Amino acid sequence: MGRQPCCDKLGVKKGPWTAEEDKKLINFILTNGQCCWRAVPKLAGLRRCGKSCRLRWTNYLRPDLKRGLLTEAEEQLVIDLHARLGNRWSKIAARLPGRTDNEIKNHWNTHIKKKLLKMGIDPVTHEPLHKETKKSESDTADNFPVHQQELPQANNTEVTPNPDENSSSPSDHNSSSDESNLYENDPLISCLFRDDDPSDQIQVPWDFPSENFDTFWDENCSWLLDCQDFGIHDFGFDSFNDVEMSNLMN
DNA sequence: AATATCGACAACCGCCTATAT
DNA sequence: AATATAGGCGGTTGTCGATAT
Repeated sequence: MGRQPCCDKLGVKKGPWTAEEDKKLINFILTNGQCCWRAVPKLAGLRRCGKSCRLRWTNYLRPDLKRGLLTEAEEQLVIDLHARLGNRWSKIAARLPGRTDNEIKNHWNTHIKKKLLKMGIDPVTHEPLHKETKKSESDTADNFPVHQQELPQANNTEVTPNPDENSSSPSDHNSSSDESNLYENDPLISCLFRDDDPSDQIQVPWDFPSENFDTFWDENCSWLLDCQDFGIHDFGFDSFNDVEMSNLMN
């Protein structure tokens, strides 16, 4: 049984989103909330795949997104987490509020990788490059990075890490069942695998003026239609969190 | 000025798991 | 239990602006 396409490919628009499409998507989600992405394009009047809508929203339009380059601190955290988790960008992103997995993945591939190479560090293993040849001979057990080897107990105990654990292969990203055990002694990692997703604690009020959206848009964001490819922060939504939004809603 | 190349990042694709029927 | 579907993930590709030739 082959998996069916997520949407009818015919007549589905691809490529960069226009400001007009963004507006439609924002308007729809503010009015109806996030549910059933498959139905979103039709209901929102978009000739897009539901998946594409979800991606656009989560990676670009969500009001809690930060924009701009990662800070030094964020970058260091990404490096540290990558050393422990491999290419599990969603897990990494979960620890960086306002950042998306896609953004971090891109930043890794375009900036951090090069930075590490320049510093003589292998971006995959996080080992010094000159040790690589020697290491590759003896390194059967899974390319565990130096960070993990240095971790107390959790990763050096009898608990043999799953070889896939750090393989950054596509198949590993859902192998979470034993992860909490594996890392239970590492506070940083263990919290990543808690059931209570930390991002839940960062509840961003999605309090947009759903009822008066058109007015709101016209007054605040209509200039956007002259532009393209700006995030919602560029739209001026930043200020519409707590206080201002509750005022607008009341 | 025109063209080629490169870098950054937005978007897509295909696979996976979870869930509903 | 089998099948269908939605949503999520990571890898890859496409697009576009900047820079070099």
